[in-house]
Amino acid sequence: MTKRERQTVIREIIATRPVGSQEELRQLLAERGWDVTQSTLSRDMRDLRIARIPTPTGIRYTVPEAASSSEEGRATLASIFPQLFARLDFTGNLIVVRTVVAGAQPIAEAIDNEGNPDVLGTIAGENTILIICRSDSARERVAKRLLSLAQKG
Amino acid sequence: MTKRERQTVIREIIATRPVGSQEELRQLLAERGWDVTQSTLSRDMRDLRIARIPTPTGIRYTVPEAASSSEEGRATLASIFPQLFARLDFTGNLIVVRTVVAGAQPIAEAIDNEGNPDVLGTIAGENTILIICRSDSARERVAKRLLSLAQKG
DNA sequence: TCGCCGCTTGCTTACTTATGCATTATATAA
DNA sequence: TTATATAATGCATAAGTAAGCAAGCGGCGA
Repeated sequence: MTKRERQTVIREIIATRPVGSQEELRQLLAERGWDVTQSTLSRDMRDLRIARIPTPTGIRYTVPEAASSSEEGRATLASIFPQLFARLDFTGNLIVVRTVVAGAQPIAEAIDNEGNPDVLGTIAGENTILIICRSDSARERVAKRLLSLAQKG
Repeated sequence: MTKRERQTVIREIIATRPVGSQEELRQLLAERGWDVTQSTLSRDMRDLRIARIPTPTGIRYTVPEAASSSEEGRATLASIFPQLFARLDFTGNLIVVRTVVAGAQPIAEAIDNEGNPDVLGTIAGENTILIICRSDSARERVAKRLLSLAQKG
């Protein structure tokens, strides 16, 4: 139950569904077992640079699209993964990574660029990446590494 | 001195320099001859979809890049699937759904939004969706459901 | 073990933004 | 012009967010 884990969950929630206030977010977190106050969420959202956008139909929050907008050349996986990552799951030799909106392409590209022999290839959609690994054990190594990277944001 | 002109000025100011609050913006406008209240600015910023981003060094506003991403409300899977579905096939824990042209993205998004634990994730192309399921039996359930939905059109 | 330090959090309150309602300006039609 | 409708705005206040402060916690060296 660390701060970092909580912030990852926050990013995922906000990337996934409309949230209209920090109080609403607080309740969504509470449903998942995270019990914190609005104060803490205010600070989390500052840390995550989560934008608050007013629209005709109400307030919306959004996770920053690409942390990459300011960088030139290739981003390393380590540098962008924590910012764009939402969650991860796997089955057999496949890993499915969920990312924030528009986050799949850059992450997939960064993974490809690593040339990791455990990874046969990646397929990226809008906010989902399928990683095909060489074997189940390869998948285990890759997933472990990604999860640890995710925590370093 | 129309509302539209004022909003244009607001966009320019915010694009040009850091503004930390609507009150600060009000003063900047006043210097240029626009005398309005914070209420009006709140409404202007809603109209312009100006985002408020908290950072470690204070609040900042930013104007939306391209005002393209304005999707309101989301379609349920049941409501759109019958219209967009073409055919379906599967192997192991994977499902491949073929859709009408441009139908893949919205369906994939609707599937994602359901949060079905049987579904690890989806990857959508132009008219094809790959659905990665948690297991073969999960795949069975998901495919059956989709096929039944398809019949209801 | 004790005391210090840094990090995180809740409490409380200051600050900021959004909005219901009433009023005023602007447009439209006869 | 006058009547009528629509949009824009201000006022007052509700709703929402941020921040100072102190308490709680864990690590670390004396």
